[in-house]
Amino acid sequence: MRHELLRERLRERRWRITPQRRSVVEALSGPNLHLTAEEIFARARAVVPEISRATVYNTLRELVEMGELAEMQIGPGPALYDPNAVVHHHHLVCSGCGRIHDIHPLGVKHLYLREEDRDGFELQRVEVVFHGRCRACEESEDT
Amino acid sequence: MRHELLRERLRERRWRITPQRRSVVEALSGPNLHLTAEEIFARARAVVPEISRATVYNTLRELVEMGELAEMQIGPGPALYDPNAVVHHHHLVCSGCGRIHDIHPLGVKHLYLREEDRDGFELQRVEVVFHGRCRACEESEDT
DNA sequence: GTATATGCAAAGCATTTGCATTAAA
DNA sequence: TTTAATGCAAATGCTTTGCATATAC
Repeated sequence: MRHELLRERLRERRWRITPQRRSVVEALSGPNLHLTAEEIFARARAVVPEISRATVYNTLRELVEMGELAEMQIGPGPALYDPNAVVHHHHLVCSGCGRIHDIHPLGVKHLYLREEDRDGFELQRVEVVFHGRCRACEESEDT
Repeated sequence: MRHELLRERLRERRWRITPQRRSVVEALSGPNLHLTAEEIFARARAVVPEISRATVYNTLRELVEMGELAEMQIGPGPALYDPNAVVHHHHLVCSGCGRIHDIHPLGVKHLYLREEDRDGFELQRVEVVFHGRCRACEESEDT
C-alpha cells in the first residue's frame, strides 16, 4: 500500500475516513507484511479498542476491491493480506514456521507459458508460490 | 491417482476397503479432474447412497496424507482435490467459469529462483497458478 | 472376535450479513 | 442534515470431531 498518496486516493473514491479504518490502514504499513484478518484486528484494536471484527473484515474487503491490498490464500486456514499490492511479486513460504518472504518477479527467470499449453486462454496474471524451509527452521529440529 | 496399483498400495498401508471408500476413490478417476468435497460427495452418493459427508472428508484427508491425492486452495471457497498427485504439474484457472486445466511443468520454461532471492531457503516445491479467461468465457459477455 | 470405519449430530473456524445506532461529511 | 459506517449478534459455508453402532479383516 503506497501510504503517501493513499488518503488522497481514498478520498477521491469518497471513502469516509474513520478512526476504525485509519487503524486498519495503519496496521498494514510496514515492509514484507502478510497478516491474517485476526492479526490485523489485534493491531487495530490496540489503537482503537472499540473496533469490531466486522469492520475489519469490511475494510479489508473494500481495500482489496480498490486494488490497494492483495488477499491471498496459502493452503487452508485464514486468508493473508499483503499491502504490497501495487508491485506484482511472488512468495516464498516456509513450511516450518509459515513465514512468508516476498520475491520480486526479477527473481523468477522466464516464467512463460507456451502457446500450445495456453489452450486458448487469455492470460491475466501468474501466481507463483515457492515452498521450502527457512534457515532457522532448517537448523532446528524437524517439523 | 494411479488406479492400477492403488488397491495394492492401500492394502499395504492396512487400509480397509469399504464400499464408501471405494465410491470416493471411483469418484476421483478420470483425467483433468478438480473436484470439491461436495462434488465428490455427490458422485459417491450416486453409487453408495448411505455415505455421509464425514466419511468423504475423512477419506479425502487420508488419501492426501498418503500422497495419493493433492488438495489445493484456489482463492476462497472450498478446497479442490486433484487426483493427479503423482505427476507434478501446474494449473491454469479461468476467472470466468472457474474451470481448471492442468499444465505440465514442460509448459513452464525456466522456472528458477536466483541464489540471492532464495534467502537461505531450502526449496521443496513450486506451485504456479496462471489466471486467465478461457476461449468460451472470452467469447461470451463480460463476467 | 477385534480393531477400525461409519453415520449422525454437534462443534469449530473464518467470514458475511441484517439491522438499529452513531458519526463523518 | 444526509448518507454512510459502525457494533452487535446471528447466519453462513466448509470442515472436523465425539461417540455409539456397524462391519472388514
